[in-house]
Amino acid sequence: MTKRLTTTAFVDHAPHLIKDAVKLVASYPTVPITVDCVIFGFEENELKVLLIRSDLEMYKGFWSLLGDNVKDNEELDSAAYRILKERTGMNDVYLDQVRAFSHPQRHPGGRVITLAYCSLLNIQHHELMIYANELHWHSFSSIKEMAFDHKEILDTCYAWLQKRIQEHPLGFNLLPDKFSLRELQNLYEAILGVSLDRRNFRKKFASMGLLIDVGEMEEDVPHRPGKLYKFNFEKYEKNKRKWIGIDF
Amino acid sequence: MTKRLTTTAFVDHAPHLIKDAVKLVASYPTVPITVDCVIFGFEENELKVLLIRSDLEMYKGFWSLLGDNVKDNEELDSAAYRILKERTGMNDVYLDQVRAFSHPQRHPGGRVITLAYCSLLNIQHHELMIYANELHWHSFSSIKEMAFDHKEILDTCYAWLQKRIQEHPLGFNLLPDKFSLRELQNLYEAILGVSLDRRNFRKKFASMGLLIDVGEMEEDVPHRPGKLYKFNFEKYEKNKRKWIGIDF
DNA sequence: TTATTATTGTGTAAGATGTACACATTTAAA
DNA sequence: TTTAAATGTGTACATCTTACACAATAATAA
Repeated sequence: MTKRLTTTAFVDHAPHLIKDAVKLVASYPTVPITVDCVIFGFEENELKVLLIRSDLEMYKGFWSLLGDNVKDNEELDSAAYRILKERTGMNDVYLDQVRAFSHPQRHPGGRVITLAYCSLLNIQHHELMIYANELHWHSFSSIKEMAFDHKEILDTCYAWLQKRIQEHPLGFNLLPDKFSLRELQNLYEAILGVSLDRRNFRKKFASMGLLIDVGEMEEDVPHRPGKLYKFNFEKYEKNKRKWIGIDF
Repeated sequence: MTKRLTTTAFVDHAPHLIKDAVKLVASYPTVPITVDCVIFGFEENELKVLLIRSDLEMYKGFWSLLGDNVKDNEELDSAAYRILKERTGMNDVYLDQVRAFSHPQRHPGGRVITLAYCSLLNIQHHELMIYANELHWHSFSSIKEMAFDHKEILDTCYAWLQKRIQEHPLGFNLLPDKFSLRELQNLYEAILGVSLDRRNFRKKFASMGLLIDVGEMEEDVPHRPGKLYKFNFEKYEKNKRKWIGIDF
């Protein structure tokens, strides 16, 4: 997907030149790098976030993002996917790098730079696979304090999500495969913190042509059941470039 | 501006707990970190980018972004500002973190993670202050190959800029203090790679209310001179939140 | 001095999109 | 059978976007 090292072919790899390069890099200070994942979910009409108890005694009682150090020669994206896989058992989830946090005192154990990643996942899919204790979904709005600078990271990722969801139809990653328009609207209202006109909301999504009517109805609702839809991932992938903004 | 370490006050700083934290961090692999700045300018109706000859013999002849390693306990943002200051003499320039590049083989000297920063600066202001040799403005569109993965970084920052400039009136950072609407339009056309309707373009900017008529006219143009404007930075800063998207 | 050229400055109509708003229909539950 | 609660739909209005043309101005060339 991303182009990599396209210039390598033109470069002289003579051993003494490599040695020079190695020497240069060896002169750089080094820093421990971590990845912290903000994992959003949606349940009971609330935006949730998956947190774990801090593993540091110092932050005993504080909640913390799911993070880990980046291994030797591990790409940041891979580290983020690895953490997700290890902690939730999930493989194919939406994941994006948000930004780096580098305040020298952000970790009490010394200088650590962390890369924040934002991930969206479907709680229904994932619920069964969590194995770790002390891993819990929290209502996003209830979180006031966290370990390290994780509250700042969380807030940054939330702002990122609010913006991102208005540019790309990401919400589907948080919903079951089949969902009603009401559920979809609840999701948008929860994330954006606004209330939307039902008719206009439906009209807008209808006009996007990304919803497939699966011909089924909601069940076990205490009122008239609504139609169920699934998201047209294929069509979205095809027309991605038209959905505002080149991905970078 | 950003909240930092808001939870620290609630945390137990007993020495043995700090020792634990230090021990934990000491167990993490460490990585050399660099910052690479993509510095855009605008001149002669072309988007330009400021590049330097690669300092690695291996990439002799290749152009490279302005980068440096991040010092001990230096914040990434500070490192980026330091590089800008050192290389261009400029202090108050627009600067934003774009993203991290972490391919294990991206640097021939071994594993180096770099943080890409994007910066916009006014070539007129800055021209006199460049002191380094081998530091040149290049037409963005003419750049085909670069050292390391810098072409990929450049392309990423360009895509980022294209998107960003449609959400925030960043273009002003690239123009002289006083500019004509034609110059402003040329800038947008150059960055977005489209041609825009002159009347609609003017109407749009007029309706934003961010332009101040300085009561002067262009000089030395071989045709009817246009009015000069300056950008209303104050008003923009005040209403920033309304300019699409919370900053994150 | 005049004519030519290039560019500025402006307005309007049509289309597209966003917003506000109301009523009949359907199901579950009382 | 009635009631309550939600679904499903359409229309008018306002706002934004797009397409498009002509007179005014200054520099230049004749």
